[in-house]
Amino acid sequence: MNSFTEENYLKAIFKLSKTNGEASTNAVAEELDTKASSVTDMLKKLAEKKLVNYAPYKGVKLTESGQKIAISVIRKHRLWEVFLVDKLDFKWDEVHDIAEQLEHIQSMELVERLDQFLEHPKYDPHGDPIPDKDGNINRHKEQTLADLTPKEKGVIVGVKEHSKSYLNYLDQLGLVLGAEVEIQDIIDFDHSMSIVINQNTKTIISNQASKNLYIKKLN
Amino acid sequence: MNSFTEENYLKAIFKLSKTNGEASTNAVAEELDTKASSVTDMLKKLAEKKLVNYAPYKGVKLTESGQKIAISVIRKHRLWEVFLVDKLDFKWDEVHDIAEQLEHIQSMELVERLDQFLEHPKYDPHGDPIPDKDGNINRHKEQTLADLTPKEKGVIVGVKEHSKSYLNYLDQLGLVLGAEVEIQDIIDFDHSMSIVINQNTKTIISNQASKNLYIKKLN
DNA sequence: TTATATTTTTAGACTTATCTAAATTTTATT
DNA sequence: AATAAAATTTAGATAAGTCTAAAAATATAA
Repeated sequence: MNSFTEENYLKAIFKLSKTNGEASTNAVAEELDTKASSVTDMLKKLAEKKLVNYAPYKGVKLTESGQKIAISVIRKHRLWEVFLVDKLDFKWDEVHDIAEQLEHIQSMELVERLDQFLEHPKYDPHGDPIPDKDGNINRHKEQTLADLTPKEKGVIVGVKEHSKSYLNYLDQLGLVLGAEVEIQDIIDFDHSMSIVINQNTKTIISNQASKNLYIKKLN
Repeated sequence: MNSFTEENYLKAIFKLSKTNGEASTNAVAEELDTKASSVTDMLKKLAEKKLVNYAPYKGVKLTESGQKIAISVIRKHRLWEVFLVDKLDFKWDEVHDIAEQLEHIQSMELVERLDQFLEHPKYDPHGDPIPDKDGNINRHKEQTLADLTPKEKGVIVGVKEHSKSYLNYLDQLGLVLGAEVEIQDIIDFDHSMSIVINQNTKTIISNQASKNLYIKKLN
C-alpha cells in the first residue's frame, strides 16, 4: 500500500514528465512545495519500491507501475471533481482542494461505481480528460486561444491553469467550457486580444489569460 | 488541524464513553487495535490540545471541543455510508472500510452539500442515527430483539454489531432494516429464538444474534 | 578550461505515531 | 494490611517524512 505522500510524489513526477519524459529534483520540490533534500530522500524510497527509475543527479522517471499508480490517482481526482460539480453543485474553482483529498481513498470498487454513477464522464469540470479503468488517457489537443488569429472562432474545451483566481475570472467573463469565442483583434505590443464571447459580449483578455485556454477551432 | 489518527482516537473515546462517560487506556487500545503505551502517549497529546481531560491512571474523558470533533467525524462517516448504499448501490456490509477513509475528508461545505444531496437522512444503512449539523444525536432506543417474548412483534430498526459476517448473515435471512419479526418461542437453555420474518419465513437465531438487533416493538 | 553558479545529495536533527520491556500505580484477594 | 494481579505509564527505539546546513556533482561563463 502506498501512502498519500508517495502518491503525491508520483502524481507530481507524472505531471512534470509530460514534456521531456522525466523530472528534475528541483522541479518536483517546487511542484510539491517542499525542499530538494526531501525529494531526494523520497526518490530513493520510490526507487527501492520500483515505482521510479532514479540515478543520483540524473533526474527521475516513472516506471510502468509508478505510472499506473499516478494515472489511477489522477482518474480518481477527476472523477471526484465531476461528482462535486455535477452532483453537489460546487463551482469549478471550488473543487480542487477537496479532490486532492478524495483522490487518495483506496477502493477499486468505489472508483468503478462512482464512474458508473456519473455515467462514465470523459472530461472533468476543467476539461481535463479522465483516464479510463485501464489507464488510457485521451490526450488534449494543445491548441490554445492564443494560437488563433483575428476572425477565427473556437470553442473552449479546457483550461491549462487551475488556480482559483484564474477560474473565477473566466467564470465572470462567461469563458466557461463550451463557450464560443471569436477573435477580433490582437494587440501587437503585448499580444492581448479583443474577443467576442458567444457572439454577444466583447472583452479584452491578456496573453497570459488566452494562452491558458484550450480551444477547439471552428471553421 | 487534526490528523486522521487524532480523529480516530476521539471517535474511539466517544464510542467507549457511551456507558460511563469515560474510557480506560486499555479499552481505547483494544478499540483501536494498538498498544496501551501508544494510547498513553496520544492521550497526553490530546490533553495538551484540550480535546480530552486526562489524568494519569484516571481514565480519559472528551472535552466539549473533543466531543464536537468526534461527532462531526461520526456524522461524516454515516452520511458517506448513506451515499455508498443509496447512490452507489453498495450493500450494508461493504461500506464500513470505505467510510472509515471518507470520514476524514476535511470540508464543512462538502458535508453540508452531501447531506442535502442525500436529502438529510436521519439514519445510516445500519440504522444508526446521523448527528445533525450542530451535533445533536437522535439516540437509539436500546431495545433489542432479545428483549421480546413469545407472540410479541417488532420491526428491525438497527444493528448493534457491524461486522461483515453478522451483516451478511442477517442479509441472507432477510433480517434487514424494516423487516417485521414475530417471536414464536424461546429456548430456555441458550435463549435462542424461533422467529417468523415478515409473516412468512420461519427460522431460529442465537441469543448472540438476537441481542444485536435493535427493534421497535409493535403492538 | 578554469572559475563560478546552480543543482543535487548527504549528514544530522526533528516530529508524529508506533512498539517492547521495564517500572509504577491501582485494584483485587487473601 | 500485605501480597498478587492487572492496568497504566515511562524509557528508549524505530519508521516515515520533513528540515537546515554543508558537501559534492554538474552546468555555465569568462
